[in-house]
Amino acid sequence: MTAYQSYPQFYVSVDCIIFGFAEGHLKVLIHQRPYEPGMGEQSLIGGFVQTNESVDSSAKRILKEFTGLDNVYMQQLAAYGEVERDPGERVISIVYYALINVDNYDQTFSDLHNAKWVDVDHLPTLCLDHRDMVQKARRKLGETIKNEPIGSNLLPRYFTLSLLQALYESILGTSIDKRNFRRAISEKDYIKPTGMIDKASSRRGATLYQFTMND
Amino acid sequence: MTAYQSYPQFYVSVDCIIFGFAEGHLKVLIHQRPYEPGMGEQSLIGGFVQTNESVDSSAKRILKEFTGLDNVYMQQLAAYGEVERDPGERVISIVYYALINVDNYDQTFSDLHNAKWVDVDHLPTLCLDHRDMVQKARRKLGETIKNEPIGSNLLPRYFTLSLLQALYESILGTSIDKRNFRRAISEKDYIKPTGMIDKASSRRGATLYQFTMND
DNA sequence: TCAAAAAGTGTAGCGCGCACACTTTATGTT
DNA sequence: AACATAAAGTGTGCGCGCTACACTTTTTGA
Repeated sequence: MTAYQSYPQFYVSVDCIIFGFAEGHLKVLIHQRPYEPGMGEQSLIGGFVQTNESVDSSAKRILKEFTGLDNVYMQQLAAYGEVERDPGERVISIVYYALINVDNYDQTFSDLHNAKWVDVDHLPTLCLDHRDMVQKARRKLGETIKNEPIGSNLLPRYFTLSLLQALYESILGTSIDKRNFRRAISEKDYIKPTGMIDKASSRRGATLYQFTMND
Repeated sequence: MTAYQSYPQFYVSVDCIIFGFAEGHLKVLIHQRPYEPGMGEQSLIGGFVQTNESVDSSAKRILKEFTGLDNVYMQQLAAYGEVERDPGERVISIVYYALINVDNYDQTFSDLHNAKWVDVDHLPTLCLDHRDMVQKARRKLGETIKNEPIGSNLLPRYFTLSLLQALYESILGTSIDKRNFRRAISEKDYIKPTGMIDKASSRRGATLYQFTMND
């Protein structure tokens, strides 16, 4: 027997900021909160930690329930532990963010969970402290993408440099000079041109690139 | 009534990596774990979250219990949530690190809690996943000190540049060129020379500096 | 007076981030 | 057929920060 029994216990939830990139903008998947209090309000994807799973696995499980996706890039962001953060009961939330390729996202899940993609720059009112969480996650994502090849998680397998630049601009919230951007990318050893040309997105056609970390 | 009651609850602990700087090295305060399982093993300073306090306040309370100190620089590091991380019962731990000036640390607390300072570069075996926590905290501390004037929390009010450099070297785990270091510091607007000379630490005597963020 | 120990001080090269504008190529319209 | 449009693609130069590098000054204790 342990000496822990004199201590209180808490509901522990996981909230996921699921980022996607669509229509040239960074988006977040939200849905309508399915329980009281605040039922029907806009909410991040979340759920409660179960006894038989680690907090990390809990995050993965919840992500899978809401997107059908496995093997997703996920990072822990922070724990939120204010006493009154949830007006119902005391809930401590551990927050993760995930990057998914929206092309892999099966839209039937949207209907199932009343989920939708919203632009990070035009967030609707979110319940509890969820807005805070999104902004913190977006900041961290911005720091990370400068050094690590995480763009591969948000983009299709083949992409033009214009699309890649739009992704960076949307994450960082700044505009980037095209020449500087292209030079910087050409110096990365994990992004390489394929021989292919994309004719759909422009008249002239643009070279398609791909991430090549695991080649 | 909320719909949460069907979900499990968990013990939530706080572990604190309390950093101090003494004898030219970055140190961590540890003590002997006061409860089973693993009673008597070396452990970070920790405790359990109470119902009436936020997780942040819990960390502050625990820090105060073990050091007597208030108003300390503290940052949340991460949540640790593996199912079997604690061999006793399921405990989810939220980890903070704190920076204190060891001169302000009342040594009577050491005796009270069997606490002692250990060198971060020569950690003894720690219980559970505490070693991991320390290393993660040290990495984050290193990133932070490059840009922010957090050294003020670890140093006495007045200090020589040699001491400051030793602090940076110990946190970063590298040696730094003296001239480069001094130039970099002189460009910071939050560290300024006082007119005073310290005669204790060297024959020649060295200018004493201070942090001046709030002047 | 001499050895030791720490304080203090300047320069030059390199890579990185950033500013900046025109040409090329294909298509759709008139 | 030619012309307008739209996006792709392409180099140079500057300033800043990071790094490498060695000797002089000052004081004290032996």
